[in-house]
Amino acid sequence: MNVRLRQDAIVRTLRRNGTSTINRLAQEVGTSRRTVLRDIIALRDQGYVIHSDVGRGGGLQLDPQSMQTTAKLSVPEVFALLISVAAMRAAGNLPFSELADAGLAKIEKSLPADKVKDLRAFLGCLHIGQLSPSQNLSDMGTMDRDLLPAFETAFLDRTFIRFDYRDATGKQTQREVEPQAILILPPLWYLVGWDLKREGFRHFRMDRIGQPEAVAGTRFRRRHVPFEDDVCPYSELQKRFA
Amino acid sequence: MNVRLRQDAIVRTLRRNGTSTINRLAQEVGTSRRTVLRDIIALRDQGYVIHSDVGRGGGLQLDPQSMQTTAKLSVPEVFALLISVAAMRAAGNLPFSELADAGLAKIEKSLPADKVKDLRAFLGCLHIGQLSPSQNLSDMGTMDRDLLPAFETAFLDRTFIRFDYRDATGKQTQREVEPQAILILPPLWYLVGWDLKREGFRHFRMDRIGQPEAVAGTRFRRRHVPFEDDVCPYSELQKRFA
DNA sequence: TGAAAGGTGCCATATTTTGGCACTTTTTCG
DNA sequence: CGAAAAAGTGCCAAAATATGGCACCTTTCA
Repeated sequence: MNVRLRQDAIVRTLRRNGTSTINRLAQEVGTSRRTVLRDIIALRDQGYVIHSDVGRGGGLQLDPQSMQTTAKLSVPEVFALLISVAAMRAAGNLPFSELADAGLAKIEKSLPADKVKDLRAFLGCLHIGQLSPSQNLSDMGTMDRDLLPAFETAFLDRTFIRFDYRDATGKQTQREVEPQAILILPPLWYLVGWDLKREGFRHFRMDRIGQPEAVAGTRFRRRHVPFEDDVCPYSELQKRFA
Repeated sequence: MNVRLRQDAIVRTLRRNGTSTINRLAQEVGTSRRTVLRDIIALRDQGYVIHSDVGRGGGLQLDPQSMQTTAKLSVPEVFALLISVAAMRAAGNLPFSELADAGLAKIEKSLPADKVKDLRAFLGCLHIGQLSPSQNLSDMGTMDRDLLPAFETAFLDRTFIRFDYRDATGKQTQREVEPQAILILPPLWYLVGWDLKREGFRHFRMDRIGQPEAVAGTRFRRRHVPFEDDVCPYSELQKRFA
């Protein structure tokens, strides 16, 4: 049997039985006492907390709090989780938020360093405005689902984005933009970016954007937003935006 | 060199070089061409998307979007993340929330089935009230950090919780409670639970609770809250609470 | 005191991983 | 076209690693 499977089986057995001896585990899992002992050491190295009582009547006991999950997440999923937690933290203190941070910190640590930097920069690009008193929480507004793939690619890979835009007068133009931030002023959502053709900072209402397409291969620094850490703060956006 | 480390090195090299041939990878990582090929297969099995161009001038290319992280999270951390995302979803549509859900679904899938049920039940026990129009988001209130450990244990393990309580008249009593829910009516936080001594459903203001302690070894079903899925809905809590 | 429990060190054996080789297919370049 | 360079496959012996057995230690409890 596979090492991994066997160790999983040991964890399951410990969970089920509550407490168990090495000999019993060896029998149930179908391996030798010596191997179970080695597996226990390996599991402890992996972070499982396994108490052991020496002596007659003793045994092993798995601390249920130490159960671990090793879900594999793609980078976009990690981004999404980070945004959730950041948004929640912005909304105020909730219980367990420190734990959530700890979890995210672990996830971050497992990402390559450059991705972490991207992550933080991206997070700084998402600006969520507060709802006005008369608005309900469901008035937060949303983003057309069809726009998402292109936007995700553009933001995560820092590519230009090309789209059709219908301005306030109804005139159709095609734009090519370095996306700098997503600005949510409920219920309206905006893309804030540097318009390559017009050589200027522009904002675009999401609901007027059509056929967005990330321009593959292009990459840019956020050089038009000369803020520290490559991130454009909300206050400055509002200023430019006004 | 360790298999895992070598495969990580291959991923790093692919990321750094953008595109690379097997021979070059083998040289850089310090192993044989054959082994690199086997590792590429393993990495693909693990979910990495590695494009390959056959023929002169070809090579391997790692799809950066397919990068995965395999952070190990403890159960409490997963709980915390879930709460964050659930709270965010309650607040309205945010970008990438589907991705966050997908990420959490993956995490959930990697947990043992009974833990998932606990998770959902627990999530149903957290009731976050909406802020009134005149309140700022920072008025959400919070929970004394010292209370957290005992509460986490109690909720996650479903143990009783014992604490000193100072009621509205200032009288000190010691309580023993089966914790049923955390109710947040900004800026006040409440513990809602079944008081064992008084044999009744009671609510306790968090800021009047002192010296909480999870009573190890005890376990109870949420039998006093006869709602489906062992979960006490917000509306019902408000009713009982009023 | 003896039995039952966890834990360690050692070593021969079993299993898995690795590297080398010969080979195939595909593509590009001269 | 033909040679070169690339991915990919199958096979096998050698190297590395994991396993199981054994002897032995300490602790605990009846």
